[in-house]
Amino acid sequence: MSTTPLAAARRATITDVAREAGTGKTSISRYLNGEMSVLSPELRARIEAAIERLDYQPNQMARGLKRGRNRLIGMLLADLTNPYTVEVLQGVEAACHALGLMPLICHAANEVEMERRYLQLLTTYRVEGVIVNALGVREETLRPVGGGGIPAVLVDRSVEGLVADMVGLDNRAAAELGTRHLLDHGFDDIWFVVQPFEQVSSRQLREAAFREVMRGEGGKGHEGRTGGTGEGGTSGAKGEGSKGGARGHTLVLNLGEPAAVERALAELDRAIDGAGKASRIALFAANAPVALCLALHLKARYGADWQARVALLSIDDPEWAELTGITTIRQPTYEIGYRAVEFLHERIEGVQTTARDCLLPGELIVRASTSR
Amino acid sequence: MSTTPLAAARRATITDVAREAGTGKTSISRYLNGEMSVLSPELRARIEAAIERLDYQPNQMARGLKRGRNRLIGMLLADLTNPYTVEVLQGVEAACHALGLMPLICHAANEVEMERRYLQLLTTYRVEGVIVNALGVREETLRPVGGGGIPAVLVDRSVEGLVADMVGLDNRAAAELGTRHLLDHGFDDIWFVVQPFEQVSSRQLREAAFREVMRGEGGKGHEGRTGGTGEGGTSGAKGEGSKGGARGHTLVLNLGEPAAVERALAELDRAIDGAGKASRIALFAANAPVALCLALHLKARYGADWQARVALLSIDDPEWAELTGITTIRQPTYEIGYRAVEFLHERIEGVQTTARDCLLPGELIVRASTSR
DNA sequence: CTGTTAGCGCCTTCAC
DNA sequence: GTGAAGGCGCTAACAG
Repeated sequence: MSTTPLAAARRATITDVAREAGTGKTSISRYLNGEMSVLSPELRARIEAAIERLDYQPNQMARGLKRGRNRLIGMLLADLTNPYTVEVLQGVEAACHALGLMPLICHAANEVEMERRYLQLLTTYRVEGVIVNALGVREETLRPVGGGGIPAVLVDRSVEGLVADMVGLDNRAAAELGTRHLLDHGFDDIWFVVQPFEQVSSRQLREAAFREVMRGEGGKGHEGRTGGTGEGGTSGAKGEGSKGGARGHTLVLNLGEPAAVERALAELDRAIDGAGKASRIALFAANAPVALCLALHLKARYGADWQARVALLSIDDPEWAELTGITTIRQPTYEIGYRAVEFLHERIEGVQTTARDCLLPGELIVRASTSR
Repeated sequence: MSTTPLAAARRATITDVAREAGTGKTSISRYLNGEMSVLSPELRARIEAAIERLDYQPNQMARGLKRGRNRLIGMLLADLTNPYTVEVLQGVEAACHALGLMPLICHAANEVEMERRYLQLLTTYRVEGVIVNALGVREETLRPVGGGGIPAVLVDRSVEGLVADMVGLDNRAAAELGTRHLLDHGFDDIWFVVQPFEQVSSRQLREAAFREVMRGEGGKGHEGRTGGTGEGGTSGAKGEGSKGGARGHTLVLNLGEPAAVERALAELDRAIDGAGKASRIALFAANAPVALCLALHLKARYGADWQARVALLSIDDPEWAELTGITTIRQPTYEIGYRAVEFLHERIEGVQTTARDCLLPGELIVRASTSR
């Protein structure tokens, strides 16, 4: 089957076009850069024809090398497995397309070491900026980036002492919203379930806000940069709190470690089994992966009708939420991604501002699970 | 807040390093390319030090320009919304990482026109190859690519007359597996629900295989390149067939058009409502998006206990399948992505072969929905 | 072993 | 209006 036009036909270069059009490279370059006003209609026509004939397409890499900007931006993702990530990615994609940028996607699969390597790889490709949604974002890791290096914007995370924009959910408000909803609906035994949060600011904020509301301090303090509340972090740590008789617990679910998950879930089971008919238990999942883990476990343990036993509320609104009827707080994921790129773009274009935080509101979607 | 190390410190170049190390650019280049055997330990040490001191990182773009290969490959995706896509993407990511390639991800959001533009954009970045999972893959669209141009591998789709590798599910076998499973479990009224399939080979193959089994011709013919069965495609088209008393229907669900979906679902409802107590109805979703649409509708119409009314089987195994208990045929998505990159890599490295098709088997995961 | 010399494809002064 | 020359950061012959 040798239909193959043998010579992989080296793509035409600007020189080829110049020759074909009977002119110099300069004019071609001008044409490419839209400096039409400086070209005689006649020459312009010839160039147009030549380009057409040769199916010429300027080499972005070469242009980039010369101009010092290649329109590439890096996107570092911790976990493509999380629907949140994918949704954000869509916003990013759209914004890039609109702004003439091209994203280089890197998936670190929850490995901090890989994040580091990717970050440096991106650097190597001379991306003009990076959007980071990773776990291991430390000040030092990002130094080559956020600092004197290329501009960066953080998604759903902020890092102390780093000069970079950040955009994400208003975690404090979202967690308050959810907790209040549960309280208002008469739940008096609420478990906030979250992945290890020592390193991740957004998880810290959510957990802290939950605890505050439960403690009855639900003041609407504005979310500050980095929670810094970071509690020791015993696996399965359980902070107690109460508000008008309602009790609140924090349960850590380390999804990366099956054994730890097992233990945490066992603790939860005990609570559920032991709960008197008088108290209504609700689970508040800090994000979709946690919610899924909980739902699967509960279903396995209590059968298809598990929702009669416990209510489940989750931050994030995965596609199965509607199907299963759990209440959620939907993040404006698409917009988060879009805004992140816009921020980055501004910085790339040289707009100088101090680090900005863009906190977007979540939307409570009440479903059968908590309203019955 | 002017912590910013003012000069965005132009990154060091090979020239800088050469000067710093008191030598020529060539030696640096040699060092970078691992030609250690040709460098005196002494020089080598100096270079190492200089690189360290300047935090030098070679510019991939420049190398690419010179060598004619930049280790970039394009990945064109029709729909990031589909879990399948994301899973494949993970395999792709992993393989790229292993092979030293860097993927440029393009999301066409189900718009054929955008696919075309992205393809050409990728070309502009001089990617060394592309992996395509799109809708509008026509021979002509891909001409600049698959043909004399850069190598391409198709995912989950084959295009007639295009010289390109393809990797995906063994659709024929998968559809047969599913249909047989339903038949074996006593379902005698089976609806195969699929998105418009005139353009998409994989959907064609699945539908055709379903019909054949229903017709009793379930021969295990090997899947050929491109089904070409392409049936007219009336929206809501319904082909009848029967096998030992069991009836089979094909229902087209155009997810992009709410009105069409409405109509199709109404037809389905009629069938379900009208079904006598004697017949057992099963729905066979051609992929996860279709399955989700069906599940949501059924739940809305028949309540939480909808599964008592109809059985649902789906190709694809989305995260909510386990939770909801539907039977599925899981695709080896990760491997599909991984293999796709491997194929592409071989072609990039110049291995000449005729177009290969790599058909991977699906795995039937039986759950309550069809087994009770 | 090591350095010099040309470019890769394009853009950008700077003259004509 | 138009073109020639030089250089972006790096590699690949060629000499030494």
